[in-house]
Amino acid sequence: MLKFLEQTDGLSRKEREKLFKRYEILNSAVKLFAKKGYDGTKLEDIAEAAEFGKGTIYNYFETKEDIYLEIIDRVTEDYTKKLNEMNQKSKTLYEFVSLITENLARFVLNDQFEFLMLLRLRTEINAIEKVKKSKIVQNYITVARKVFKQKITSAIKNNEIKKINPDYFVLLFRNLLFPYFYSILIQNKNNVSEKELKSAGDFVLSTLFHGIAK
Amino acid sequence: MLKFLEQTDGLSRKEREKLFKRYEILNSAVKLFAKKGYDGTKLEDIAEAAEFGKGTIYNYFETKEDIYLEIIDRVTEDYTKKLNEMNQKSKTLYEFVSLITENLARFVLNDQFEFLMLLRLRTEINAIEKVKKSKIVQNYITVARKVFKQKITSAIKNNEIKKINPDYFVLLFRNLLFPYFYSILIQNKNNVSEKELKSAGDFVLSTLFHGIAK
Amino acid sequence: MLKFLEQTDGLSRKEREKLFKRYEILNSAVKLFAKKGYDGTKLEDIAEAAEFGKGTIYNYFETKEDIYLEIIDRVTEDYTKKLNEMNQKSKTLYEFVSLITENLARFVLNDQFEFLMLLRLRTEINAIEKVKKSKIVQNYITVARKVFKQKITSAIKNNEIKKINPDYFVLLFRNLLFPYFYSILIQNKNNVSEKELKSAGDFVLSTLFHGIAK
Amino acid sequence: MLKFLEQTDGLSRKEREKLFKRYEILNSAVKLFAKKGYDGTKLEDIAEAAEFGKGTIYNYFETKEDIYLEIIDRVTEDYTKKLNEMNQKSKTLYEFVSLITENLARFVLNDQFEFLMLLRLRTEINAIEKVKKSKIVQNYITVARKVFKQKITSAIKNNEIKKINPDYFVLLFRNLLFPYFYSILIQNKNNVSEKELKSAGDFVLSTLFHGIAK
DNA sequence: CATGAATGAGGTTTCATTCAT
DNA sequence: AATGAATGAAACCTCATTCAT
Repeated sequence: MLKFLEQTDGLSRKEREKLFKRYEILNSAVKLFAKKGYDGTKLEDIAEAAEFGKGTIYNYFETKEDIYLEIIDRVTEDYTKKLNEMNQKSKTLYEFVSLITENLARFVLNDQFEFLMLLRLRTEINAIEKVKKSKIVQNYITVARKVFKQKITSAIKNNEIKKINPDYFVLLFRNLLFPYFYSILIQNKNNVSEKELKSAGDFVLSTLFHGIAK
Repeated sequence: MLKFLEQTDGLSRKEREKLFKRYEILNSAVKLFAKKGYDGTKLEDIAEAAEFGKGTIYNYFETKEDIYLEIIDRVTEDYTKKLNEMNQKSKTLYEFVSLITENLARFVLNDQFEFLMLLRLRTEINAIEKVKKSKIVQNYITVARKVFKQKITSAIKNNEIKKINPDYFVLLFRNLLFPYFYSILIQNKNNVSEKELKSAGDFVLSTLFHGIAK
Repeated sequence: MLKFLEQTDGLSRKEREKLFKRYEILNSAVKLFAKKGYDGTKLEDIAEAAEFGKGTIYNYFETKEDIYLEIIDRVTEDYTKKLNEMNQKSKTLYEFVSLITENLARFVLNDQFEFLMLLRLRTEINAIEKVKKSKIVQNYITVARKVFKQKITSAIKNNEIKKINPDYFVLLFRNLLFPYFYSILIQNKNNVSEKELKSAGDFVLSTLFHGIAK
Repeated sequence: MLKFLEQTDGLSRKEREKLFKRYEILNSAVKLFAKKGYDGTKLEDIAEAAEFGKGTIYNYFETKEDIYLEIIDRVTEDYTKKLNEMNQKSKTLYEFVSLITENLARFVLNDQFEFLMLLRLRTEINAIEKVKKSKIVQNYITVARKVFKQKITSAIKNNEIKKINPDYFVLLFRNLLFPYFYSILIQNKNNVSEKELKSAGDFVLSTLFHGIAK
């Protein structure tokens, strides 16, 4: 489920109610967008899933595109925050990527649809104008790159890892973990066990640091 | 560009011309599909790109879906063939994945759009009925999995690599190389140098076999 | 006008309204189909005639073909019912065909377009797949044939008429009355008087039973 | 087959050839129009049936509508001529309608498609502008009415038949014979025997003059 | 605020007609 | 003269969005 980020203190009941319903709609929409993509999802489907009439949706969002945008924004904002936290919490690069891996595993278990949205981001970002221009999305990309670069640079300095091109590593890791977990999700027909994800995560980390060669 | 696979010996000039124009249309379409996806590409765009009228396209293909299908079929068929060849040519797992990496690099340089179609396959396969049912696509998936499993199993037996779960490795590699090269493509605004790709490929292979740890 | 056959008891206002509008559309459509045939009638014409937008029609019917089908179904179902009633009410063949003639005359006066649809049925039935397969249409054809055959057979037995081939008579009558009234309709530019139809009907019946010879 | 009416004396071989090919096209077209109607027949179908290319048809006719028009014109012109002949040859009304019946039977046997066109005339005449305006068609209608009226009027004078409204009789006969033979054609799947048609014709005539009452 | 009927722009597809070869 | 590839107007249908209730 999407996080209910809004500060609701000081709001009237009506206003809290309105926020709550927005949130209901977003959570119905994210499932459909994740499964069927932007074009494949009809506004009517979203309304039905949210148990509202078609017209009602327009009391909460101006366009279909805005719904999509808000989902992407929330997901990336959330993930940006997590990246920063994990950056703080970890000393070595290994600790850092371990945290990310664990976190992503939990993500897959609990927030499957948000996870899928992050994945889709890469292919659909160019199709939807407002998403491409979103400050939040752009910030996510910048932060992700920055944090990783930092961690890697210092890991090299500290002799934790070989001297590698930080940019290469960002790409490597970013493009590895997401699709990897996605495949696991698909292969298990959306029903992955925690244990399996743990094991998969360990494999990725082990390979990443020590390789597969004997 | 899509390969012009057809045997044209024994065909009349007219027939060769017809095949050639089909091929023109496919090559216009693949660029658009790769960039904008299936839904984002209008038939009129394809026609315009191919420098034909809208109606003319229907002299060569029955529906828009069929154009997409044929592209996917050609691309996967081509890649299936390559996978088999590389399987033959290589002894060790390392040789095998080296070949694949090299090949994919060449692919990115010369057949950018086919490469992108292969990437899209994973997300759009479920949206387009005929693609999902395509024998050629199904065969591609089967072969890819089989060939990899085989190579890994024997690499473990020959002490080339640690004892790892073959299924994990298939996922790892598959999800590593494609998105990795994709990111490089995007970051360089579709204008990658051969050298850069070579260097990126080496990094992936090196990491895969020996890890990044010092 | 098409009969408003639906039982509306127990329906909500909304539901009754929906049925009513379906019925409005059908009644606009039947006039156009009757005049211009299936292919000659554009969906936009139907919408305009019903004073709806193009898209609205699709809230009530799935395809243009379905509109046509429903009209044909209602018309034939209605006529099948009438045939059965008249069969019950009449003893002699003469009484039977009198009823039919009278009934058809009333039909021409009040339900001109339904009448025309019945006429068209014969030529357009093969052109429209769903019509050909309609259970209701098939039932109409079966019932019409059966009822007539029965009446004739017993009329022969009772010495009411000469010994004629029942099949011939069915054809004769069926193909006589409809086009005959149609011609009258056309000649009078859709504005026939009751008296004229009565007189025409009498002539047909008189000829049929007693011939024109002196 | 349509009659090859043209006077070809004094024409060059080229010109005769051109006429002959027009005629080939018309004969292919009439079969399709008769079976599938105007809208249901594609120009490409006509071309294929005539064993010409699509474009070639336009060397002989300006539009698809013109092909239809010419067929209707030839068929009605031919039938007008026959009506006049039979009018001449016959003395009594009975003789006249016997001739017509016989003639129509021969028509059904030999020129099935022309016969069907005459039938279609009634429903399609309003759909095709040029047909409605055709002098030849208008003449056919006028002549048919006139000849019948004449014959009936004198038959009444000569005490051959009861005193009936000539207009009614024209309708009666016209709408009797055509659809009747059509039904026979359909029921026998386009394969009627001469004997069967003779018998059907006798039945119609007998009914017309003496009725079915005992 | 909630609704879903109404709308029409925009997409795919068909087919009569044109035209270069 | 014969061809069929090319064309685009016009048809059907979908769906995001509006709006009266």
